[in-house]
Amino acid sequence: MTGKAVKARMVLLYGLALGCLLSVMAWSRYRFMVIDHALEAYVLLVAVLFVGVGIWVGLRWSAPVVVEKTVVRPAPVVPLQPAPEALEQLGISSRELEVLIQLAQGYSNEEIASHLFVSTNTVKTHLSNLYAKLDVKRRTQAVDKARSLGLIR
Amino acid sequence: MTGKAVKARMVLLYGLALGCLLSVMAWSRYRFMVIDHALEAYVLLVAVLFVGVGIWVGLRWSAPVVVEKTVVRPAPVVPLQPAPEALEQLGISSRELEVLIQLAQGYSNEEIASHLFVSTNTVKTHLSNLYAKLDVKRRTQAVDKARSLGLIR
DNA sequence: AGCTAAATCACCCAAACGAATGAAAGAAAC
DNA sequence: GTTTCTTTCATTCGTTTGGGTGATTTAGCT
Repeated sequence: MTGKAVKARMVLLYGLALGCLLSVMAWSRYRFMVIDHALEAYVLLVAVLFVGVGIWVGLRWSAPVVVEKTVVRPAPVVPLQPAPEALEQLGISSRELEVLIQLAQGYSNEEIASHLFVSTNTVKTHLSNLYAKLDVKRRTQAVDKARSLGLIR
Repeated sequence: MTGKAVKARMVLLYGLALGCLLSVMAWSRYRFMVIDHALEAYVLLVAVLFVGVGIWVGLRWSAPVVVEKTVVRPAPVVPLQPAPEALEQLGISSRELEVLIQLAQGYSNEEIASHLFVSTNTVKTHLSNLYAKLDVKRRTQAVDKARSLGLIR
């Protein structure tokens, strides 16, 4: 890590220096290139525009991920209690819901198993089915999605 | 402490990016302007590059949350309220809160790491500290507790 | 100038978790 | 009475997570 950190900083400093250098070069070039202003301005405009596009894309791409897709967002603005057993029509069984509730409370598979008097294998099976029905891959995702769907809490 | 360190590195990274960018621009200017005006290609190149820069910037600025003073925009699309800074007197740092928020959205350590531009090791460290401060053992527990404490959402 | 806290990253190891199967018994549906 | 669904459990295998420990850097405080 020692060498690595140093190397990383060297690279960054080099990048900065290079940036400054090239800036100066680019600037000084203007002294000789009087004609190219149109091109420069054009490129600048495009650059600025696409920075905007990039930022937009970046923002869009970073945060959400959660509630879209199959789902449904019953109440767009006012989140009453729009998600009762109606939304269980994802085909979630009662037993699966029990597991889901325990899940949301932060219990481990083993704890859930003992609470429901089954084996951990069974819990894992229920969870797998739940993940498929909720279209998620991890327990934390499942909790988040179930909550946003109003399945729990 | 948070913002400064991050900001300093941001400057360096920006320097690097700028250096690369200007290099490519200079290089492309050479080829296209000497040979012939392949203006479209040039503009396309610039556009693509700046989209990349924009995405990078967008990603970078979508994450940061500052807790010490006032809160600053945790998530652009899905607004989780960083909430009662009063309860931050569990000693939860701003960076830890960022991780916590990502956690609650069901992201894996690796995803969180990439969103916050750190290594998974760092994420794990933050999580460990978080668990200790929240007095929990698992991520699902952490989410549940943080929610009940009003730290998130 | 020294101290402290925050943030970063690394390495190791063990436990928990998840995917992909297969299987079996009982209830409900047809 | 065969089909379908639910619930149950198992095994294997690979991935993820978490604990423990230590290190470095930077910023802020005294």
